Amino acid sequence: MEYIADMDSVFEIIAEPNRRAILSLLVLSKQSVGEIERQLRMPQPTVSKHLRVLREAGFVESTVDAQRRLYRLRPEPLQELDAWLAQFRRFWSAHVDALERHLDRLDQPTIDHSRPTKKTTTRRRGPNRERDKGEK
Amino acid sequence: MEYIADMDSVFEIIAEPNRRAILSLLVLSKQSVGEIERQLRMPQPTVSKHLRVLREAGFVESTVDAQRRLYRLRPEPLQELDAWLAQFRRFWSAHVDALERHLDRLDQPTIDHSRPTKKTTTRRRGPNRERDKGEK
DNA sequence: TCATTATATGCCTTGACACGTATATGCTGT
DNA sequence: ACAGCATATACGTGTCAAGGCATATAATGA
Repeated sequence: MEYIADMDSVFEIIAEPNRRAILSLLVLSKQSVGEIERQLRMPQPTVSKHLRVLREAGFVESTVDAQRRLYRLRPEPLQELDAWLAQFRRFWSAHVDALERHLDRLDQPTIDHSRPTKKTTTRRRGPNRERDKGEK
Repeated sequence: MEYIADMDSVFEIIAEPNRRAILSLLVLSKQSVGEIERQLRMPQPTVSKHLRVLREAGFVESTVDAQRRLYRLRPEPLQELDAWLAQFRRFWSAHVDALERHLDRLDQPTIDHSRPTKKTTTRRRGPNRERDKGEK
């Protein structure tokens, strides 16, 4: 019966590293499935499945070239992502300004959030916060 | 022992709709957990958990205000996303140019990819491809 | 027609994550 | 010290997507 995947939002699509790799490859030029397979060193079914997801989400389209299918990028979904990102651009330019204006006026120190239980304090992912107010 | 989540890439973080909602809220101004909880109408543990993920990924930071924690946005991870997106901007401006130049010269028709099995041709997700070469 | 190449799909397993509910921890004012 | 509020964490559960492997389908050339 073949399952219907969810996978709507642009964001979920690009959450997958292999798919991002495919997109980054296709931005250079059209590629056939086999070419993608070889360049990214992933099994062919994996490539095909990801391409299907990308196609159904509008990220790519394909044309037939003899027995192969050539996949090419389509701009719309990425532009959509860009549009979402736009709301933050104002913010981070403002942020840079603020930094420049009063460079060392720290509003409040950043806090360690982990609640010390009896057990070891949970810490993950490498150097945490060590650059937090690192300026000055 | 408390599990260590993966959740590295910026992309996986923003794949979650509630997290995107939180980010979009925080871009306006700092908010406490309770304020987020009320505005987004999600249970408090949910908010706290997402905030933790966002914090550990560097999207937000928090400061203490009496018993509450005020969360504020941090620009870096979103800038990272923006940087990734940059590689495609060249592409889609080029694409727009091409469209403008020969607007109705369709290079190749877009193909239907589903392989007709005995079973019904697989079609998913609503209006498929109906806008594929929709221009002109 | 047949072998070969190219691509798509099916099935199964595994793991990750989001959520609900309950509870722990911590700060504040009395 | 205690009650109450604010936030964080633990645990159990269901869902869903990604990958491996096998196989189906299609086009090509001999």
